[in-house]
Amino acid sequence: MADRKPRKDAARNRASLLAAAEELFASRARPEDVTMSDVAAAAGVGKGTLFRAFGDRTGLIRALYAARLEPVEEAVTAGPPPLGPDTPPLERVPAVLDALLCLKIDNRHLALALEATGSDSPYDADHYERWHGLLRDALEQVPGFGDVDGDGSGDFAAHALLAAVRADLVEHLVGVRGVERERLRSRLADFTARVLGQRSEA
Amino acid sequence: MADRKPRKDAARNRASLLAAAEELFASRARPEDVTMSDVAAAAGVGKGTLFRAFGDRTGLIRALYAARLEPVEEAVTAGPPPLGPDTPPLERVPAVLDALLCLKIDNRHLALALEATGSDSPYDADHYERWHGLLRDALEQVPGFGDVDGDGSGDFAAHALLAAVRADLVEHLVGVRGVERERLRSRLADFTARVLGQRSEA
DNA sequence: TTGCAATCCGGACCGGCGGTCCGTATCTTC
DNA sequence: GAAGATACGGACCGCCGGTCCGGATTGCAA
Repeated sequence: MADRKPRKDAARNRASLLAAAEELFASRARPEDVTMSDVAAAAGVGKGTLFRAFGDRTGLIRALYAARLEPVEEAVTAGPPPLGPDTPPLERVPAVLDALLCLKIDNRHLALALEATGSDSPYDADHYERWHGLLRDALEQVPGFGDVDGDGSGDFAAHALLAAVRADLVEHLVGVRGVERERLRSRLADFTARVLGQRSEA
Repeated sequence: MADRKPRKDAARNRASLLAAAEELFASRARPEDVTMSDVAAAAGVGKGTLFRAFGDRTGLIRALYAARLEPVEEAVTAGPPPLGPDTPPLERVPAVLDALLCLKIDNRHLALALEATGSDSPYDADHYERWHGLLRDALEQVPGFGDVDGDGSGDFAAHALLAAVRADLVEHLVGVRGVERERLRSRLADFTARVLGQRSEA
């Protein structure tokens, strides 16, 4: 927070690095095919600069992903329905999951790179905690999701629903098996509706 | 199949390697903390022997996991209900998922190591294909799972249900958050029942 | 403009990993 | 017991993420 303003060249290099990394992760098939040296070279910059700017590989990917995630988080925490906090749970849960799915589809290279960092599981990420808490709270307002004993079944259901939009699953369906975006959204909506106890509309 | 019988020392070394690897993956916190050299050293064997026996790291882990997976696959493909093929879908789907969950809980170190191979996503594993096909077929026999158009919603639901028992989620719940085995099984059963359209029994 | 200190650059360098290679030791067969 | 086939083992390789520090840039002050 109290950081001094960075030097102009530092800011410029940081931007080039982000752009180059974006490019590379999008073009190469698998995230691990993109090395740090590649990124530095593509940005026309030395490796030292890369690591000073982002700390380590995880930091780079997080910085990339955060830019894409932020608008969604904004819409969910302070936006209008159907994503914002003033939405009844039965509407909000599917809306949030759909938003996450779209995010993963549109940025599946980045999301895949983030989950494939190796060293830490996706469940250690701080934003996972937020999504899970949000869904759990919403689910437990739905009649039928037990909250009599310790941790209600909403807790696990939130985990399970989030697992359904994990990056590598999305990549497998969209990237490998060629499922179209809208079809996948529709399938997820069906599934979510089932979990919420609504009859299938077919 | 038509392989000649291996030499005696080869067989013995293979066994020591499997035992040593098992031990190491169980004792170290994260799978990537176990190096191939560690395994070879712990088995009292050279690295060359390790790689000749299993090809590469993935081969080693697959060999370990296959031994644990095989009884379950046997029970599902040719055993009695509630796992075997003579089980009505509404019973078989939760039974299979529960069996998978138990497998992941009891061998979460191995399952984690397998999913964390990095190079290939879990969705490329041949046994994933089998589990998914099994669940999809069972689900599509359940009234309400659409099969009128191309790929029914059972296809995605099968993916989503399998995602709920992924190794790193199980590890997060059991290993990190300390959820007890029976509680987790119960939560998964609740969730599965919901997906199958059954009312919650609470 | 000029001088100076703070900041940043960049690529040689490091430790460790998965995986290979081949001279040597061991097993099997006759 | 000898000879051929097979396996052993650890030095070795290429590569990757990450570090380091002498030298170049930049911002500030005079």
